[in-house]
Amino acid sequence: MNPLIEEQDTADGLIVEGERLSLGVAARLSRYLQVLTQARKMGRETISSQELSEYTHINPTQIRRDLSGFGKFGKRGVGYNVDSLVAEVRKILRTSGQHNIALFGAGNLGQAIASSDMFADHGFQIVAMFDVDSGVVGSEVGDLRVRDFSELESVVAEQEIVVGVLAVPAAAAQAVADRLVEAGVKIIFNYSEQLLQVPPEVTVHTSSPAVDLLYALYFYLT
Amino acid sequence: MNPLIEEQDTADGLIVEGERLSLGVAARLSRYLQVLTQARKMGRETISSQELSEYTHINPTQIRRDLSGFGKFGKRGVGYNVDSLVAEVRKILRTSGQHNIALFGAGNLGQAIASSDMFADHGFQIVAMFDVDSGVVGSEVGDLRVRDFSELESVVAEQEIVVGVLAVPAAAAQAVADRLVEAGVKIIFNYSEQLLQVPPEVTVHTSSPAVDLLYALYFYLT
DNA sequence: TAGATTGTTAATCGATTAACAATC
DNA sequence: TAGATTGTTAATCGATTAACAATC
Repeated sequence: MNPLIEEQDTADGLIVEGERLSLGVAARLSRYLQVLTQARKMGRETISSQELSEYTHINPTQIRRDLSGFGKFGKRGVGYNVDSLVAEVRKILRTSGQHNIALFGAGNLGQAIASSDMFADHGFQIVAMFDVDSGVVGSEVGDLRVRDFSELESVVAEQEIVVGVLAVPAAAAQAVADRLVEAGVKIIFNYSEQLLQVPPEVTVHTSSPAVDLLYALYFYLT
Repeated sequence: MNPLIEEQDTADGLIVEGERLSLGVAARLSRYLQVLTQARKMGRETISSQELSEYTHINPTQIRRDLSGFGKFGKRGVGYNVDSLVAEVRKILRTSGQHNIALFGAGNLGQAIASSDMFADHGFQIVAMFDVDSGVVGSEVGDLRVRDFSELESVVAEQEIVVGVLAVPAAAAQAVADRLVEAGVKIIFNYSEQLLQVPPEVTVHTSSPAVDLLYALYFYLT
């Protein structure tokens, strides 16, 4: 059985459309995409599994294995074509399309996120930005006008928001999350330290740079 | 053999001081610590493996397994004492001490990082902040005076900086990384999208929120 | 051709899970 | 006591790695 998918595969070893990737494979493919996207920006035409390994800290054999489960994307002696591999991995992850996200909090962090290419590079468009501070509501951050929280429900519905990004103080995060859940948003990206309570059908991802640092430090100290 | 460590264990199943944790265990322990730290802030006295699982998305059996490899920290029918578990996990990760970090870039992102408790909560103290913009150098952000890049080498040496955090534009990131490497810093935390080239003894962690989002979206779409 | 790198196998190791006795 | 939750076992599954033929 092909270990890359949860159910069966075809006789020739390629993945059937419609099968779900395992958690590990989806996570790794996402990381390959991050490096590939940036490599493309830098004008790279090909990249080897060895180079992908250096940037992702994932074993090069596993990278080749992950990719070869979906087709023969590489060229022996050369590596993988960056452009076509980006397209292939996006196809596998089904994230070729555009998805709209709403950003909460127009402070330093919110402004930093709004002005970054980070999300846009991966097909996520920030289409609305919110704040509670009446001194900030109405002002412009990049191309976006800062909206009042009262517009949350209508914007989520009209713009088909699939992800809410929280760049608000910890004390405000749960209240925003509650309203997002109520409005039907299923993915919340939490930049605050607050532990969020949400129903089981909603996914919360809490950003934790200090945790990553702890982990790096452990291997530095030992 | 105890699977939590790379070499041997004692006859009673407890981990020998001096053994190195496997990558997976160290990563998971770091995540428990994130949740525990925040739970403590919220005044929680105990927490169950079930609750830790909800916040970390790690299976509760595995959490109990990870912890029980180092001692019997829990109380049956009750859960784990938050305070003492924080202390135990920190001891295991050997990150009980304080570590000094330097922050590069005093823009929106740099200011957001400088004013966050995120690093301080885990024993990382931001002791210096740098920028190239002469209009910003000399100004105060929180308790920190923004320094000129020319002070980099002397500050790293005098303050015993172990981690450099890059909140600079992608175009400037490699140059800062080069100087940090030259100055002897072994851990670089990269908030830019730039793929950094460093010698093998230096660890780069690139923050990738959009990648995490891709991953969450995949499971939402399928 | 010579060098490099993929695609793939086979073996091992660690992660995951269900289940449940122990016990608070 | 009754309910809850840990600590632990045993079985399975997926990840990891080395090695190397295929081939660009």
